[in-house]
Amino acid sequence: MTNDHIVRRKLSDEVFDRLAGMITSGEIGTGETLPSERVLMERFGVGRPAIREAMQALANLGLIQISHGERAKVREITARSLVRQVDLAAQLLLNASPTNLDHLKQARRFFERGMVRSAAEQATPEDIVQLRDALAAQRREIGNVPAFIRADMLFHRQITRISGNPIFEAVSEAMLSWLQAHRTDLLIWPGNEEVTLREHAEIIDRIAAHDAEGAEAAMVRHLDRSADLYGPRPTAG
Amino acid sequence: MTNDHIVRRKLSDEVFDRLAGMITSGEIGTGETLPSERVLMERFGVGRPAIREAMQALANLGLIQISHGERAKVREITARSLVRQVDLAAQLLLNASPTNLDHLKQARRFFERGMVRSAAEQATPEDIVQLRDALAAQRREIGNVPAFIRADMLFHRQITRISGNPIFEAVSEAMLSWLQAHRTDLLIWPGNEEVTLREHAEIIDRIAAHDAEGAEAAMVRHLDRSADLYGPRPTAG
DNA sequence: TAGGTATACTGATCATACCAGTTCGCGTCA
DNA sequence: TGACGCGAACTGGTATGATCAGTATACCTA
Repeated sequence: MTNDHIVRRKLSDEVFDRLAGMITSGEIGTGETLPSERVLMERFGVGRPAIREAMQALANLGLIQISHGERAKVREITARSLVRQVDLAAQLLLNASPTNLDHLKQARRFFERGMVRSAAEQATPEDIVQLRDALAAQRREIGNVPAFIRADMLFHRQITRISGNPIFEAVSEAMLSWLQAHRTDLLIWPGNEEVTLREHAEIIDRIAAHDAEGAEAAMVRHLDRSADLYGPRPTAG
Repeated sequence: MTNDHIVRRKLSDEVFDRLAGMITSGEIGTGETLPSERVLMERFGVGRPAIREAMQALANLGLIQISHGERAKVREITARSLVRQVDLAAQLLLNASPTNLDHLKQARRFFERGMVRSAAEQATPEDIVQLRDALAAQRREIGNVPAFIRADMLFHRQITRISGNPIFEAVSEAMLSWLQAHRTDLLIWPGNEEVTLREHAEIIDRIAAHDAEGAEAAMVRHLDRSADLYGPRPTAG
């Protein structure tokens, strides 16, 4: 039996902590550069592998950016960089089982329902203008399927933006990109663009009228329609 | 001007892809072991650093587990392992600015509101029994602050569990642990346990009655109370 | 002064050696 | 004969040094 509790920390973990501390404490601000690997190994009194492993880990977290030939730069952490960090693993998770995909679709429905309701409650006239602009931009992309889908995603993100919370924006963006990668929901064929645009327009109208219930209902109809096109899958909740 | 598009992929990235492919394709199933580093470097015709960097990255993603002396084991990807992956970065993000903390609190309110509404709509009698059990378990922990908080978190997670969606469970668990680390919301002092328990009880009653509106209102009151205790902070939405 | 090139710096990769855990079989002893 | 224990042969972890390959900069030239 191994001692699961007594984990011997690797050397690179210590280095990781020290570097992370230098960054989070502000000693090295956003955009500034870290010392070179060779300098760090001398300062910390460790070998180069320890430094490199720690810095790779920091790069994987999105805290720093490493480029060949340049010194590592400190990057800003945002909600978006957080979801980007998890992007690959999320794809793998979705590929692992179709059940996971169903769960994500359900999560998205949950998210969009609440989001549009919140938007209806607190949308300002400027928000409405932006939504209508996004809708018009999407209409201009009819015929260009990839651009139309991009505009579609932008519309939904615009709704989350009304909340003023970047976490919601990042979550919306991530969910949509994951679903898109699996060619499900949110997929638009030629011929269906008008339906999509009409539904979006109604959602905007409900938001503009501060009709939370109506906006939520319109959003649910919108999401269910695209889901139904892939066969009637009885989704819970 | 650097060519942002023409990024020269690192060798370890290629190795990473091949290893990730071996895992996701099922060639190496969950629980099985990867070949040793020395075997892999020979098979792929690369040096040990390339293998190590790739495997460290896989470990950071939570795809494999590396232990000194043993061969790397493939781990199952779950929604929970996904959030664990961003756990550290999330902490840093929250520490970076109090605004981020507000955003997270808002996200949690959003999440719990919708979740309890969904729970009220689809809760089965067994779900209600489990909720009441969780409440009783929490009552038994009065006097033991850490255990009481743990039980509190478990109660909220229990609500998400009704959805049957592991993503919701993982999100709930993550949000609560992040907020707890910042000693905000959800924090209970001695003397307030009874209030918390009473509010939880009412939430359960509303869920049992399939009263979505009432359950949501009760949950909002519950969350706002603990928030107010930290000073009246006008949160949007 | 503008341009380009040489040089010194950076990270990327490799080879090798050695340290430090884990596993497992072989030999010893009861 | 069986159980114990020790060690050999794995495993990953770390250090060192060399070399390759990008980048930035200072210097020199036109």
